Amino acid sequence: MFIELDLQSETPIYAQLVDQIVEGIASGALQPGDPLPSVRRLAEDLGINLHTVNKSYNLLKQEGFLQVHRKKGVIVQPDGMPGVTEAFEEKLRRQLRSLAAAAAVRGMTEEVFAQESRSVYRNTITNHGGEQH
Amino acid sequence: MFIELDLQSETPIYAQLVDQIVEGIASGALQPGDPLPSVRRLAEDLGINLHTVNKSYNLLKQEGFLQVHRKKGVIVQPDGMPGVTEAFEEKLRRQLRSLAAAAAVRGMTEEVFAQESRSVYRNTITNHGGEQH
DNA sequence: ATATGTGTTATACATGTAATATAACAGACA
DNA sequence: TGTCTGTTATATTACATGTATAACACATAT
Repeated sequence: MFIELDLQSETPIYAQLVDQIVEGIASGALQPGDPLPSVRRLAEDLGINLHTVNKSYNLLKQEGFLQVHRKKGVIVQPDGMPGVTEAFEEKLRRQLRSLAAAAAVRGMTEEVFAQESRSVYRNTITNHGGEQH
Repeated sequence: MFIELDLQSETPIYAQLVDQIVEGIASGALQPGDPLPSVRRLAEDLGINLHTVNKSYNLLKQEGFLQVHRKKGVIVQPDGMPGVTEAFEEKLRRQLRSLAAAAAVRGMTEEVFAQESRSVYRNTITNHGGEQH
């Protein structure tokens, strides 16, 4: 599994899990329809509790990134990912505003900030070695 | 005062305060050397507790955005803001990665994401009406 | 000197979140 | 019949958040 947790981090475990699964989908390491480990399996692999994994899966299900099949278990959304909703736009802008302000105060120019965003996006999409076809 | 808090928000009050003060500096509404209200005064104005304001001030002081003078009280850093440190770069990239991945999964292109970042930066810098010289 | 206003520190309390630990349930399946 | 699935319930521990009082040291103005 490509998931690595930092138990010392200030960001909650369940949030790290959510982030890394989304990044896995974005990078292509996780394809639509791909199965995910069961909550018990993944919890044991990562050395964390069943409920922590379940919380992450539920958040991703609620966002429309995952589906829960009684047969197939938990799989990556096969029927098309949710689009850029108004709610997402607002959340995106709110978080970007906080980052942009801190960057601007520290003297980072608009060009550098925009380029940094573009660069991070590209690195996220780019396969980070480890997916198999 | 230009600060507006959302007590229903999931983001802590002290974090909202930190964000809005940084945005105030970025926009120019708060200039280097400008005084900030005392912890007791601002707390009363906002209808929150003294310690919540103090926590925000301390975080900003620790980052180098504010100074505490025994005479002048709390003022906006007059001796040059901290630059783009390695620690800030890491934090910036880590947060951008999370946003970029979610945006990519939802179908937002690299161009749109970069443009969105640029746009938000510009709006942050632009004076939002309300500062006085 | 006295009173007032600074930031700062200490203590305590209430509330909510995060994470863990067991346990049980209903549905699918071999 | 077991076994594995997601799901739910309950309890506990630890920590973060926010509030409430109180006090301290320092500066300033009356």
